[in-house]
Amino acid sequence: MKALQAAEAHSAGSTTQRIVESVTTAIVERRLLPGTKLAEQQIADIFGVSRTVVRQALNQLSRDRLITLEPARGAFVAQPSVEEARQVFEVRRLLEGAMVRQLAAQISDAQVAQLRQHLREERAAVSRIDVPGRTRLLADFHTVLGRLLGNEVLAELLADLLNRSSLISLMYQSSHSASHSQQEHEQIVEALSRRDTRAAVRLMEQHLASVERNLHLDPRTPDLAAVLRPAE
Amino acid sequence: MKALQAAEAHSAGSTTQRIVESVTTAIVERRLLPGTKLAEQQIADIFGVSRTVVRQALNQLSRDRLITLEPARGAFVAQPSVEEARQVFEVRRLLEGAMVRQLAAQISDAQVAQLRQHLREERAAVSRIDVPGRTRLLADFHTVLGRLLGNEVLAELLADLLNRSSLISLMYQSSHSASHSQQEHEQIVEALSRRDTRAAVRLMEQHLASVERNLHLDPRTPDLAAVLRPAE
DNA sequence: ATGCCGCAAATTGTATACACGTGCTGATGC
DNA sequence: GCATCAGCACGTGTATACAATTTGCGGCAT
Repeated sequence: MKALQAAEAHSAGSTTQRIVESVTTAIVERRLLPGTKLAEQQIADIFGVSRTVVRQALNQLSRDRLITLEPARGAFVAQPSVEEARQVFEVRRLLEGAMVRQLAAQISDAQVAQLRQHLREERAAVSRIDVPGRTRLLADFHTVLGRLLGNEVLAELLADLLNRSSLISLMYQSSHSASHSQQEHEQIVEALSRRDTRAAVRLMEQHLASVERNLHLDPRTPDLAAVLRPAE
Repeated sequence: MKALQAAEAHSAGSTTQRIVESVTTAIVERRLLPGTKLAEQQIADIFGVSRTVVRQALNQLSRDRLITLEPARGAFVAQPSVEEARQVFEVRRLLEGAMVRQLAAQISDAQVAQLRQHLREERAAVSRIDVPGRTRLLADFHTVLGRLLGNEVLAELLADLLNRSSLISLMYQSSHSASHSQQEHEQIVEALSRRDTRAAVRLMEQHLASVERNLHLDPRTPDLAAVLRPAE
């Protein structure tokens, strides 16, 4: 046991945290699909720990809304409802809109350069059709914006929302092209570099609205009540 | 949704959740001071459960930033740093500013009436010098605003920030008079009732800035308070 | 007398054992 | 043949037992 921990000592966090991160990335990278059952003993065996530790990790993931815990039934990769998806994107529009508004007023040239560097990486990933890489980079763009305000509380909040957004995007298979998103990122940075607050905020809100609009949020899973109508 | 209801029904009735709520209210009501150690066995005895359940509750509270878990040392009521306090208030300005901006554009007369009803309760609590009641109502004002957008994701996020703000307020003893806060609430609702977006946003941002400014965030205490743990 | 080392008590971290609830399966009856 | 219900297997929920770490106290040496 101790030897195993020592062997993986390069990872700074506790075992619990490692499990949380493993499951999180597995969900975001679509290796765990919504609805998949996460049996405690199974995960415990994989990581060579007891269920105690796994349960701690599952509780955290449940708090992050990446999984749902059904009493006496187990943990399942979350299946965010259409309503929840809309709400997450609404919060993102509010928060990231405000972020960009604040940022436009105080961004430094060095920070603009940092954003442009990120855009270069995005373009590279898009052009060489590196799907997992471009997905990550397109999400990281928003993370980078959050970090520019130097506000750790904000950054963590945003990270949670982005994780949930990833799950939503893969559940409601986005038809949004990566290059379109990438171009919108370019425009946002362009507006920021001009310190054009109005344009930056408008572009960010349009960008998020565009991402949401291209999800298939409409009627695929109709209301349960509609299905159970007394037509039997 | 079925899963959501099941999860909430479970958590609502579970002992774990009761412990979380008990500790949360105890902290917010200043019966547990920052730095106080929360021994697992002690809490377990009080609630008549095993440490297993208590640990789950403590983990959740840690995620809410109301307590900090020090490895192999235990759980302590959090002592948010000055930096964290500033960041929490900055996020609140961003989020609640955006909230009010959105709200001004879509608020209904019925919702305005609902806010005015809340203001009446605030005034009543202030006038009869009901300290715990007015504290709760002044915080609830922000909760009510969050709920008006009908966005559960937003409401939960905001609730977390408000809990953290409560802890911050009692740690950096606010000199802000309740009646002043209450009057600012009146002005915000007034602007909302006129659908005056500009004014509403400006007033909310000023209100939060005013609350923060009246905390004792500037000078000495942060390190000193951390070193001189009161209750030990 | 003082400072350092080491041991012991207490508390946390983890594993295991047991209790409870759920869902499946197979047998039984209509 | 199909529906129903009892029993069973599996997995979760909780408690308890054990290991590891911290901390304070006391003895010992300087």
